[in-house]
Amino acid sequence: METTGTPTDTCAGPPQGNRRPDGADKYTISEVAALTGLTAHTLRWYERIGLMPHIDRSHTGQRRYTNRDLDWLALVGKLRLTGMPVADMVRYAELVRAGDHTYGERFELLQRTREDVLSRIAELQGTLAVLDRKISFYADAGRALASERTR
Amino acid sequence: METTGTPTDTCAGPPQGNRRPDGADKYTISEVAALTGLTAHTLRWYERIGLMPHIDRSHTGQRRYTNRDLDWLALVGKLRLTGMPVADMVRYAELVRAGDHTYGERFELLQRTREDVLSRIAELQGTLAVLDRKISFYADAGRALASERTR
DNA sequence: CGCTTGCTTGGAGTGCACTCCAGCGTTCTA
DNA sequence: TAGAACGCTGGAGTGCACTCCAAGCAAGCG
Repeated sequence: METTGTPTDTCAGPPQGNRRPDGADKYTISEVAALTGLTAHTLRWYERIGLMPHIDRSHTGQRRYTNRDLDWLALVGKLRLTGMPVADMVRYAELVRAGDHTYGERFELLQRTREDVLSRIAELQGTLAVLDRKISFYADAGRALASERTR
Repeated sequence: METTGTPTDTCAGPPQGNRRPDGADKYTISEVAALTGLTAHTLRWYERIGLMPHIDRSHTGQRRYTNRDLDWLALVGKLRLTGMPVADMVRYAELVRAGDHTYGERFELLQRTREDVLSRIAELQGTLAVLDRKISFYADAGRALASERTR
C-alpha cells in the first residue's frame, strides 16, 4: 500500500519532518519518506532523473539509504524551497559526482542561488507591505461596519 | 504578431515593469502586457478563469483596460509572488465581485496569506543559512586548492 | 502454506499555469 | 487603398514536478 504515512503534512512543524534515530545508517525507502516528508514515489523519481547519488541496495535489491543520503535530501529540500528548478539541482548533483575539479562551478551555482534567495526575500517583503496595507484597510472597514450595526 | 515585447525580462529592475503613463485610463491588451510583464495570452486567460473583473470593450470588441484593472493586476502579481495558487486568487476575485458583505471573508483570506508569506520568508532565511555555510566551505576549499597550486 | 505488507520496475497519468494555434476581423501608416 | 500590425475566439499543446499503476518478487507470521 506504499505507506504514504504523513504525506507532507501541510501543518506547520519541523521543516524536514521527524529527526532521524541516530546510530542507524540504513533506512528503507518508506523510512526516508517519513523522515523527509517526500513520498516513496518521489524518492524513486529523484533517483531516476539523476538527482541522487548512487543508493545502496540490500541483497534482494531494495534501496538502503544512508545518513549521507539523508543529508543530501535535506539540502535538496532547502533548495526546493527556494524555487530552484529540479533541473538545476540535477546539474549540481552532476557536479558533485564529477569530482573535486568542479568546486569552482559549484561555488558559482551556490552564489547565484544565494542571490536569488535574497531577491526572493525582498519580493516577499514588498508583498508583505501591500498585504499589510490591505489588511488594515479591511480592519477599518470592519470596524466601520460594526459601529454602523451598533448605532 | 502578438507583440510580446519584453516578455518578463528576467533581469532585475522595477518589479511591475514600466510605470504607467498617468493621465491615460484606457489601455490595449499589448500595452497592459508591456506594463505588467504578463503576455497578452495570459491576460486573456486570467479573464477566462474569472481572475479579472469585467473588462471594458471598444465598440469593435477589443479589450480596454483601466487604471483600476492595472491596480488589480499589480495585486495579483504580488500574490503570485507569494506562491498563492491561481484558484485562491480567483476565490478572492469572486469575493470582491460578490460585494461588501464579503469583507470578513476577504480579511481572513488576506490574513492567512500574510501568515504564509511570513513563514515563507522564515523558510528562505533558513535556506540562506544553509547556503552560506556551504558557500564558505567552498570558498575555503578554493583557497586550499589555490595555495596547493602555488606551493 | 497462504496471507499480508513492503518493495521493485517502466511507463502512463495528473494538475497547474500558462502558451500557442488557426482563422478571422480591425486599425494604423504610407 | 494596400499592407502590416494588432486583436478576437475556442480549443489544443507544453513543461514541470510529481503521482500512480500493474505485475511481480521477498520476508514475516499464524
